[in-house]
Amino acid sequence: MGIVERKEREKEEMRKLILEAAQKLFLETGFEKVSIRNIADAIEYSPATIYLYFKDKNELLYAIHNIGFQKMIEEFYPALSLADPFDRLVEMGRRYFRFAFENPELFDLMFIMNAPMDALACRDDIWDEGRSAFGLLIKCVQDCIDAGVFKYQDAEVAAIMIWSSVHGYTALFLRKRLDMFEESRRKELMEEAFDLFIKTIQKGL
Amino acid sequence: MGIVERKEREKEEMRKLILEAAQKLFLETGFEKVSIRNIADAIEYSPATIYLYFKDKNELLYAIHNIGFQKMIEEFYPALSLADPFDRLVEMGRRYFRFAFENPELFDLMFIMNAPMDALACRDDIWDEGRSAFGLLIKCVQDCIDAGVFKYQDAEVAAIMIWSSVHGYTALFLRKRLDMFEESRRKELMEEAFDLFIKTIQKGL
DNA sequence: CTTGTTTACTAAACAGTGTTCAGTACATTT
DNA sequence: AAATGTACTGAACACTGTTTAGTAAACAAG
Repeated sequence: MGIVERKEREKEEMRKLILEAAQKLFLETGFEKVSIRNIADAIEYSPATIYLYFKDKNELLYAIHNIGFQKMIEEFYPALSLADPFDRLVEMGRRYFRFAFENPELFDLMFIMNAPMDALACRDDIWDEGRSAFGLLIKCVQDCIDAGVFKYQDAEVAAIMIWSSVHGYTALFLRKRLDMFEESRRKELMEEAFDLFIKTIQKGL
Repeated sequence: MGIVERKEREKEEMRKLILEAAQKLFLETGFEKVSIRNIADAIEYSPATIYLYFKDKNELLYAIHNIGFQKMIEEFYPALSLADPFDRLVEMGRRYFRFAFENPELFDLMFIMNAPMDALACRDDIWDEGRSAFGLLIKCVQDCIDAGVFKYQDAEVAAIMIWSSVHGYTALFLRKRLDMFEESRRKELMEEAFDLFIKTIQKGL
């Protein structure tokens, strides 16, 4: 029965075709400005076809959000091989930053936009991608605790605190709430604030 | 010439009428789901009329964003009268939180959504509301430095760090990125993480 | 009081959006 | 060769933000 296998393969390829066209359009034009019709035009199919492969636009965005997590975790890996656990943590923070600046649209989808979470909610599923990425952070924080870098013992709570902080800079920056500082000083200021955070948790956590 | 004055008064009242109807609809239905036509219906005018008082939807959202800042700064004031500067800082953080939880749609508009910043950008204006709210925080941090609570001397950088952190929790929570924790533990976990942050900067900053 | 002008407003249209569904043409099975 | 199943689409539905031409009332000047 090679025929059903071929069909499944074709179906998978079509999903990929849609996803790649969508991703390309989204990343170069921004998520808000790309419509289902644009994507359909790009792959030379009718808009209705897309709905044979994705329940709605949120599902499509959720699928791209997943690609984003794959990419982010890939970029985290080199950091995880550093010897010192605290260096590891700092490098993860820097990479979170860098990922956001280099892939602002993807980051937005992964951590700011409502759409992908709405897709999750209406299937009442769990956010596995977020969980596994957060898992990397927790492990790293636990290593810091075990190595005696941090006195505080609850790795999960500490991880939330660290994530929130790093995410805060990023979200404020991407959503233009730091534009009240002159453009020249902006990045420098963020660097300084991040360094300050690092030094503060090194001393105080 | 009382006639032009009356006309100006009427114009101002119409703006208010639109703004209040819009605000009411937005806060009870969410910003994404309210259209210009909905607002027009609510005040029993044609949609086109709204465009005589606001350039576009972004300007309308920006105006409501301003109301939000008035409200937030009002809620900050009691915190500013606390005697101890560090208590002041902590209380401001708690009130930032509380404001976000009690007015999620307003908070979204003020610190997460793109629309109001787009309105600002296309008039190339400065985000005065943000600046003045941030000013309160800087002053508070400066007081902590002067009182010897913090060793670190740059109030602006420290303020950015603190804002980012508090904002991080809030943004992740509001955009449902903390839903991977069980609902029962969620708020408790956030409280703990915030307390940890407070203790950490108290020791390490 | 009658002009002319300004103002406030709206109906209707434009160009777009996400989404659904009946219908078609082709592939596969019987 | 006929019947079934699948992949796809044209066209529509009910919206969206926004613009424009036109109307009716308010006002100012003669």
